[in-house]
Amino acid sequence: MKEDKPGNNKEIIPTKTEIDVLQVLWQCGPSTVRFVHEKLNEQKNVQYTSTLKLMQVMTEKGMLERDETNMKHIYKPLLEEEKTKGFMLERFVESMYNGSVSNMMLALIGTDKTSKEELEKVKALLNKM
Amino acid sequence: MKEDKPGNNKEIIPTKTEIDVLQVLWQCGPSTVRFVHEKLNEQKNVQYTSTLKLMQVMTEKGMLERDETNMKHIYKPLLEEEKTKGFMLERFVESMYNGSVSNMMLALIGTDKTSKEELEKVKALLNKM
DNA sequence: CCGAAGGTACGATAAAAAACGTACGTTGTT
DNA sequence: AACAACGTACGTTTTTTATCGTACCTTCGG
Repeated sequence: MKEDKPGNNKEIIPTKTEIDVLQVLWQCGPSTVRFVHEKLNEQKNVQYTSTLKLMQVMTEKGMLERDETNMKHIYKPLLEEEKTKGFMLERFVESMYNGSVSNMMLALIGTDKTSKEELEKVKALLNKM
Repeated sequence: MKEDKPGNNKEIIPTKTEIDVLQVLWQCGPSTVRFVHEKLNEQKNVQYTSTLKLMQVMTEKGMLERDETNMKHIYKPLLEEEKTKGFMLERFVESMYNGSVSNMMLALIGTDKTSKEELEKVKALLNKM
């Protein structure tokens, strides 16, 4: 039987808080629970053990892997950032905008939450394709 | 004290399945459970009573309102499509792309899941602003 | 050596989400 | 009248998520 290979993220759908953890690991590289926890607590406010447990569960789920050689375990993501985000995005567009990226953009343009600068950037991106 | 006014969707965050229900109602207008259920079952596969219960709970949460004058209750969404989707999108971009729409577009361009046509459409949209 | 600081393990809990089954009411057709 | 088809009510169960608290190691300064 096949083992789960790293990056072989078949149907793993991270929850909101799991994404938050992954974001830290993707951005900062393999880290300790303490580190991730402090990063997260810049925004929210939870106990250390909550973050610890969360990351342990994520490890069980195969989202993370940990190096236990030292006392301070080092966690690293097994899910690839690109793939995972791409997958989540796809799901999101599918569920919310009937799978149409242009529909989504339309919504984005309609709302005043999106800055002109951002839209300009996107335009520039697209024009140089 | 103030009542919840329709469209006053302060902090209501629909779950995935709830969004699915809302989509049907937004697209097809006020409907019966039966109708929504059948629409949904084109994709997934759940019992009628599950859909019923889901919609009843959504009603309790204030997402839906129902007209009980007839035996076949008619449900209609209390959340506005634009607002709700805008809100969800914002959250998504925030959590996944650090709040940057252009970052998201970059991802969208990178993946081959997005068709050329779609990207062209978006480009067109942006150029005529 | 001792205690404090800082780690991990893990059971527990609470709340939310997802999905049913059973009971029972209504209606239209024989 | 009776039955089938179709509806709703609602308690219940199963999973997942989200959070903790407590117990128990490890390391280092004094």
